[in-house]
Amino acid sequence: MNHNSIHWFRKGLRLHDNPALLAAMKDCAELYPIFILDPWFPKNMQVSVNRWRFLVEALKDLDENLKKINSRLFVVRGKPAEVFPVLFKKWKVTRLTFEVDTEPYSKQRDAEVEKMAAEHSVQVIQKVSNTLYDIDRIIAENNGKAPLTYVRLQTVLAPLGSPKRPAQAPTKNDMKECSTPWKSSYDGKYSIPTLEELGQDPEKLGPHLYPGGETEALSRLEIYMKRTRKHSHPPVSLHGQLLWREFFYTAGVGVPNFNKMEGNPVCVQVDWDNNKEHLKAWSEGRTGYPFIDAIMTQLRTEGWIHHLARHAVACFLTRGDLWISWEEGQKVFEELLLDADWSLNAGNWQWLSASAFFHQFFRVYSPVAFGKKTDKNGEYIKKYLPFLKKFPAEYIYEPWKAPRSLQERAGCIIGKDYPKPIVEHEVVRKKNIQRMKAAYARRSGSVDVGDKDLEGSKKKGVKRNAAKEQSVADLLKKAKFKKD
DNA sequence: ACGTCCGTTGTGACC
DNA sequence: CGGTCACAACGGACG
Repeated sequence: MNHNSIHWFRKGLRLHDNPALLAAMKDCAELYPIFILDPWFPKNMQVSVNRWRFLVEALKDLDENLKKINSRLFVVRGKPAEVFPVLFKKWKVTRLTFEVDTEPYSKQRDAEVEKMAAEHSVQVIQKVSNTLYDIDRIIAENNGKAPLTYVRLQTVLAPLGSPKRPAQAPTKNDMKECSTPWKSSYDGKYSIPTLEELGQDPEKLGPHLYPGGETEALSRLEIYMKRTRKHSHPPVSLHGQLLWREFFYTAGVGVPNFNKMEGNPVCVQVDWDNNKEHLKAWSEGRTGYPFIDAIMTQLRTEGWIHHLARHAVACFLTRGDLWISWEEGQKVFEELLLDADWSLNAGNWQWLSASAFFHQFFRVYSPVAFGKKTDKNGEYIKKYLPFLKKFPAEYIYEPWKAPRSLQERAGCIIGKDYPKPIVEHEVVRKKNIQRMKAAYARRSGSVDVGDKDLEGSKKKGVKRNAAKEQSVADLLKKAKFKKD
């Protein structure tokens, strides 16, 4: 029984730990590894040129690794629903394999393709490899709901045991009975795209610090594992980080409207402001707070920032200072982060804005004090905002406090060469805590704690009334049954 | 029902 | 400098 198989690469752009690829190669006469440039993505989100480069590099690496085992990658242009019927016929396909993808658009897309495959008598094999566990299984084990705390997730995972070990990468030997036919006419049609073809301007690229692709990723992992002598424990260890990833993936599947505030049953409904100037200043690194602006500059130019730096700017945009919706921050991160991920982005923005999972909204990151803890002299700020490099440590986090004569000597006048703070942190922080308190009170069903009640009413309202409990549970259940 | 404990990483004063 | 505590007080899990 010899199959003509398409393996459809989407997220897992790799040969190792790819059970769906191995399934495609079993009893296979012709193997067609494809990646689809789906116009849905650039139509529905901003994607920076740095991110495009990262993808193109990953595709190149994938193609090279496939060539080493006598295969190669076909990059197909078009909508999946339109390209598959053509490919099924053209290549006489009998089997289609791909990795399970749990994002809302992906699920809808894959369901459509699966139906189409059935119409063409093409067998479909899906394998879990983007997450450690089968996300639907985790939800089932937790009575149909996504665990809402990390401890709860650990409890649910305990009886499931360790995740499956990663599958070995296929070798030339696995391709012995199998070929990947390539015609000269395919050269332009299915080749790796250039940035120009993708409508991107290579002039706008940042420094090349994080090459994309499986080869680079594995070598970085190896270096990391060698370097790390002392291993910490979850939740802060690497292992813990993978469980957090699993946590947010589970929430992304189990919580309806997970990337939005409205219609999202775990998200506190907050009366965020709509201040376009402030949003723009934040996203372009012009808030007047050097620590925040340095982070946003690194993000925009290099495409990666430290986990805690993400915390600092996320808190600043939302509940800490600017009182702008986390959905706006989510869009900016989606555009700029090389490691942007739908579930993690939505989950962490809700966390940092104290909209879900994390609720101690009175703990606010200071745009001045937080960075100082680990970088007293502001070396990080000086690297990304070099025009501030002549400010002494005393003023580097708060340059507007420096005497005029010092600003002149440093060659940077605050308010002219670099902005004054767009908000006064100590003032807005207090006001925002009260606004959060009011938002939480409204959620708990209190009737008369409104925006104007910013003095901190002692009234607790009707705590966690039955109506609210019902509606959350109902929404979560509905999400579950819709699938069945 | 209700109380209690805990929660990946806050800040600033104080000793 | 490092540890401790008040600040003001949240939701989720569990007994």
